[in-house]
Amino acid sequence: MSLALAPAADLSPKRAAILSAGARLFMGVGYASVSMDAVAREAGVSKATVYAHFSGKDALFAAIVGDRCAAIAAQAEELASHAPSAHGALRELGRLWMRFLLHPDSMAIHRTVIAECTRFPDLARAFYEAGPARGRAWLIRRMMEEQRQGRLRADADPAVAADHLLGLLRGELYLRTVLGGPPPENAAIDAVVDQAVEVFLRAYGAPATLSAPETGR
Amino acid sequence: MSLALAPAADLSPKRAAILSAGARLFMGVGYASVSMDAVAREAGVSKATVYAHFSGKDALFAAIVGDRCAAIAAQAEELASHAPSAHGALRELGRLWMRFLLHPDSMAIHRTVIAECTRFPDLARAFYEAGPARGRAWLIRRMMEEQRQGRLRADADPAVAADHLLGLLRGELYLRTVLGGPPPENAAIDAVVDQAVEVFLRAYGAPATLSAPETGR
DNA sequence: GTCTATATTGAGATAGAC
DNA sequence: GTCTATCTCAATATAGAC
Repeated sequence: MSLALAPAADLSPKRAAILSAGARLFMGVGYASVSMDAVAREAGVSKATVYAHFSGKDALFAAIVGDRCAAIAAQAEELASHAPSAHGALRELGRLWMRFLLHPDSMAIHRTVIAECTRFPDLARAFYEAGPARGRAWLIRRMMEEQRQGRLRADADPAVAADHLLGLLRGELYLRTVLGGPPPENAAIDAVVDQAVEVFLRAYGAPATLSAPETGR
Repeated sequence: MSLALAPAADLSPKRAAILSAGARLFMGVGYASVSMDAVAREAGVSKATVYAHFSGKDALFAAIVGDRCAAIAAQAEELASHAPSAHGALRELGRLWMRFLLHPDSMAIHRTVIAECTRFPDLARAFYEAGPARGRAWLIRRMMEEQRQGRLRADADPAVAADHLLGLLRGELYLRTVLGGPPPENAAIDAVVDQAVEVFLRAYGAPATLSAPETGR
């Protein structure tokens, strides 16, 4: 499996080529800077062919982002299925997630959606639902499971705990990267994840190996 | 004091008008969608006047973002000077910071810089230095101070602690907002901040009221 | 569906008078 | 410095042949 977001290769090959070329260009330099000429050239087809498949630039962009959202959703599922169930393996999960999030492909679509979210609000919502919201929902279920097994404080709101874990994971690294910083090395990611998980467990781990929750206050 | 980022009103009034109009437009609909015609119209001057003050669209954009960065830096200083020194008032600090971060004006420049960070990498760096990096540096100093006073775990890296507090504060609310979600109500911000600070203190607060740090492990 | 060639609009930038 | 009027070029989108 590759972390790269593979576009759907079905349907007409020309259509797929257009989608793929458009994705490369849009994610690379943004929506407005890409001309339909460039898309056609990059896809190796004529401009008229592009317009035969997509009614205009907007529609092409929407189709591309939709395509990427589907790919992201698939990735999220895959990531979830790989997640180990052992408690200490929260680190493993965090590493997978952060590698995925900080991958240049993810960052590119992330930036593009943010850039166009005022002009294409529906797209931004679709992206949020397909990506972050899905991962978050999965993590919340996971937190509830951890709680049932007594490995997580019983008095914690699972949704809040999930948000906090994600916030700790993202931290400064995410902000620097989304603002155009260099793609972080895996080692840097791992270090950040380790610190984040350690702190998360300090705050959210069950107070003792016994399952009795803290009653003090 | 207003949370809005006021542009510099000095120098020639026309220049100020151009900067102000450009800021409104660029932050509103993005860099590429704004024409120099529109800037001139919005500013109430002729296009030639715009070109008399700025060598081109790029230079105008850079000047505007630079202006906003200065305003943000000033805001950061102001925010720091208002920060209470008492320990329990971390919440107050978090609220101020999050209100500032999630303010539509901040969000607008945030999105614009992210959108253009591949085309204007220097601008993105300047923004990061003027905004997030400055706040982060201030918070790190603050963490060291807290440590010296025994209110923060002695074994914590102040920089990591600062990043974690910021990550907890941003959480899901920031992500949703930067992706075009509705500007959060103050009450929602406050609730998120309270939870974040509570968790931060659970993980980073000194283990006891005594100043003796944990020696275990 | 696909191509070549073209229509049409609107962008950034400038010349020259005041 | 400021304006009006204009130049130039590239972009989106389409017409019509195959």
